[in-house]
Amino acid sequence: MAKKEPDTGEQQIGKFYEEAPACACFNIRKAARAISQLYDDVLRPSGLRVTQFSILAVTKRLGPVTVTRLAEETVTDRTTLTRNLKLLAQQRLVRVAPREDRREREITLTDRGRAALAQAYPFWKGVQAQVAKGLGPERFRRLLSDLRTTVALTRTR
Amino acid sequence: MAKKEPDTGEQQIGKFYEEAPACACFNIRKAARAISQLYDDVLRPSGLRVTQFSILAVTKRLGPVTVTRLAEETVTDRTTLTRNLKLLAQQRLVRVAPREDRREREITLTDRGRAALAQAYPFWKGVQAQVAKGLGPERFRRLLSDLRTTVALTRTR
DNA sequence: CAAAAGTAGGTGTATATACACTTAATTATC
DNA sequence: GATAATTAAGTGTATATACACCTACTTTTG
Repeated sequence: MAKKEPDTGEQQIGKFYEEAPACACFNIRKAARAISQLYDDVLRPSGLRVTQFSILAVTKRLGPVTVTRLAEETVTDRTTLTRNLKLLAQQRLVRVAPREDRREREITLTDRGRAALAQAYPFWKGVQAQVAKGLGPERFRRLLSDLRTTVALTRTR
Repeated sequence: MAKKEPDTGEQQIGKFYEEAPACACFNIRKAARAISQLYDDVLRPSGLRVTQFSILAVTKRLGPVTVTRLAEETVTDRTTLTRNLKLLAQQRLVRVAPREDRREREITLTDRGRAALAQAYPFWKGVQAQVAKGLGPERFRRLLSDLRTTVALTRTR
């Protein structure tokens, strides 16, 4: 005869203590907080946050892009990007211009944006090297690869 | 005689196109966005977001905790937790009470909180299993391990 | 071609996040 | 034991994030 737990659904979550700390989402978010604090800290003298640095870098790599394309590339909601881009446009680091298809907006890196990126680059390179060294090159590559797989996993749905 | 680039610091960032996509911070954040969207989507019927689910779960695992302890455990700024906890307290999922040391606040899971956690658990378990299956058990464990190493790396500074 | 369907982007609102600074309480030091 | 140093937590402010909904424009379809 089984002893009844208080009626909070407790009986359904027997292995909770072992399972919950292995939550993929919690652990990726936790790592994102940890590493963002590190990168933001190192990038601070450059005046760019890592989010802004990343958006500028992706824009540089892709060339003029639409908001939707940037959103896909960064796996960010379009409306989030709208707000992030607004801040960068206010600082004149990017230019937002209409395109032939007038529903679309073309995001272009300005000279100021290129300069900001170049100025921030040594800081980024330093902290990136530090992390790569800390993890070791093999584990570092492995982590990036596994993260890519994780992202792909969530996209095919 | 080298051809000069326009003066935007371009010459300093020759390998930028290859390096930037490998940014540890960008990729972890990107994965965090991707997987958070998935978990939040699945958890939606439960009324809890993954952040809230996680805080409740950690509180359950640790028992009554102070804000600082929770902050350490989740690698979250204390002031962020203050705000996250406020929302949970408003819904009466946690109780925030003073302790002997009256600088401290003790966070306790309420019965409502325990019930909410139990109610959300099957949704969490489903999506967690889906991700574990998608990555494969070996890569899944490896990813969690590498994320732990990454977090540890940022803490020792 | 006109109406319907589809696509690109933005607003309102809410949560998540962290830094600089402040307040309140405890512990250490003379 | 009074003052200084330390510690725990919160506020003000700003950025990051996404969903529900909306507007404007283009493409499809009868």
